[in-house]
Amino acid sequence: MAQKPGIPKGTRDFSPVEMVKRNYIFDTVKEVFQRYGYLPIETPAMENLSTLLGKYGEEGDKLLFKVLNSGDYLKKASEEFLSSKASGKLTTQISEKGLRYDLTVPFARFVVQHQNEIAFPFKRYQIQPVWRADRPQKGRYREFFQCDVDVVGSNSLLNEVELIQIVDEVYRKLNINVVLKLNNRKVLAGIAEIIGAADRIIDITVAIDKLEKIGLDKVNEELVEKGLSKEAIDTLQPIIMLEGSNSEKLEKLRAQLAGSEIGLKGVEELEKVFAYLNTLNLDLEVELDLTLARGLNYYTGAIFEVKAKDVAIGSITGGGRYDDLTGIFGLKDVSGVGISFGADRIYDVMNQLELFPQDSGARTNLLFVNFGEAEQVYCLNLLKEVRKAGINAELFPDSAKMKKQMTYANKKEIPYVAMVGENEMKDGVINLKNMNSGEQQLVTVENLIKVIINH
RNA sequence: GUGAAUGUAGCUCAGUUGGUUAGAGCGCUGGAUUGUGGUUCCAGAGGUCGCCGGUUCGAAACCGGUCUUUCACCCCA
Repeated sequence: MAQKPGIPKGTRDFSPVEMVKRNYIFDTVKEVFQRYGYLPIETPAMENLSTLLGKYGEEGDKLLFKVLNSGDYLKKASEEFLSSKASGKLTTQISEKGLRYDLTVPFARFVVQHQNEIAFPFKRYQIQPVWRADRPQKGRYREFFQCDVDVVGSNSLLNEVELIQIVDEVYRKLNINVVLKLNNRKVLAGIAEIIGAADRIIDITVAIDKLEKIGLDKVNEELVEKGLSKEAIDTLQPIIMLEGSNSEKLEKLRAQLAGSEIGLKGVEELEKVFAYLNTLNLDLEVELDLTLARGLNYYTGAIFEVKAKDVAIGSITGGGRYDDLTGIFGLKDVSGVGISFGADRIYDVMNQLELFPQDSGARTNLLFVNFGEAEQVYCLNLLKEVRKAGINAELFPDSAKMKKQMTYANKKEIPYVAMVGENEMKDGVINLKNMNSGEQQLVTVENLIKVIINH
C-alpha cells in the first residue's frame, strides 16, 4: 500500500537550487568567521535532557523536543504518574535525551567538558540545525539553522567590537543593508533599579521590547498589568523615549542613571564600544536602542540585534554577553559573548531582494550524449580529460532517445552538449552544441576545453 | 498553549441553492521529427475531492471530530 509521503510539521526539504543558495550563505559566514580567528566545532543533535532543561525558562522547557528512551521505556514509569496522566512528571521517567534548542548551551557544555584541552580565550563558530516545538508561522520553523560565533574566557570589550565588525563584513559581503541595534543589560538593570523595581527587570524589558511594534500606550498598559506602580512607569517614560545621536543618548542616560552603580557601568561599557567603533569607520549603522531587550535571560552585558533595512522580517542576527553561562555546568568566572546569524531568515531576505549571485559555479557545464556501447567507452576518456581541465561534465548514463537526453540538458540548464557518434569517432572530433544559441561546431578536445573555459 | 483560515490531478487553482461520468492551465508520457532541447501541433496517462464519522434518496459541497498547511497572539532566529 502506497502511503502519502510527508515530513513533520515545521520542517522542510531543500532542493538543489535552494541548497546552492544556502551554501552560499554558509560559505560566506564561514569565511568571515575564520578571517577573525574562529574555528568550527560541532556538537550532537541530541543532548542529555538534564543539560537542556531549565536553561531557557519555563517556556523554553515546553518547546524542547524530547526523545523517547529506547527499548521498553514504560518499564521505569511509575504507576502513579501513568494513571494520573501527569505528562510533565512522566517525561523525566521515559525520556532522558532531547534535541538541542540552540547552540549556546551545548557550547557552554562543550567548554566545561573540554576545558583542559581548550586555549582561552576560546573562539569558535558552529553552524548546525536547532529544533523548537514551537507552532510554525511566517519565517519560523521547528527545525532551523543557526550560525553562532562566540568567544569565551575574555572580558574585553574588544570582543564585542570584533563581533560588530564581523556583522559588518558578513552583510557587506552578502549585500544586505542592515542596522545593528546595541543595548546593554546593565543599563536595563540600572533603569529597573532607579524606578524602584529592580526585581521586575524581566517584565519591564519584555514590555519595552515591544515599543516599536505596539506603541508607547500599549507598553504602559502592559506595565500596569504587570503590577508596576504609576510612579515607576512615569519615571520610565523619559528614559525609553530618549532621542538624539548615540552620544547624546548616552550623555542623558548617564545623568538619569546617576544613582545606579550597575546602570553607570552599563553606560560606560557602551561608551567604550562606541569609542572603538568610531576609530574603525565601519559602513555599518550602529544604533543605541534602549528598547532592545531580547528574551534570553542569561545576557548580562551587551545585547545585539541586526535588522534588514529593506525587508520587514524581524531580526536576522542576535546575541550578547553572558557572564556565567558555564557556571551552571561547574566552571565559574568564564565570561562569553557571541552572536547568532539566522540563516533561514537571511535566505528569505536575499531571495526577496534577489541578492543571490546568478552563476554559483555549482552546475554541469557539459553533457555528453550517450549513443551506445562503443560511444560510451570513447566518451569516458574524453570526459576524463575535460574534468581534468576543471570542467563540470557528465555523460548521460543510458543510451536513451536523443530527445530525452537533450531535454535533460535543457532542464538542468547545461550550457554545452557534446555529441560523439559513429561519424565523430571516425574523424576524431566532437560535435559541440551551444544550448543558448543553438550553434554547433566540430572541435577537438583541446578546443572544446578552450571554448567552455573562455565562455 | 490561545484565536482564525485552509486542504480537489505532480504543481497552481475552478467546481452554481446538495443532483448522472469532478474540470482548466502548467507539468508528465508518446507521436509529428528512427542523431538535436527550449517554440508549435496531435494524442494519452494521472483524482477513495486530507482522513474518520454524521445529516440526506443522493455529499467535493452541509454538520462534528481529527490531521496538514498558513496567519495572528505568546515567545523567538
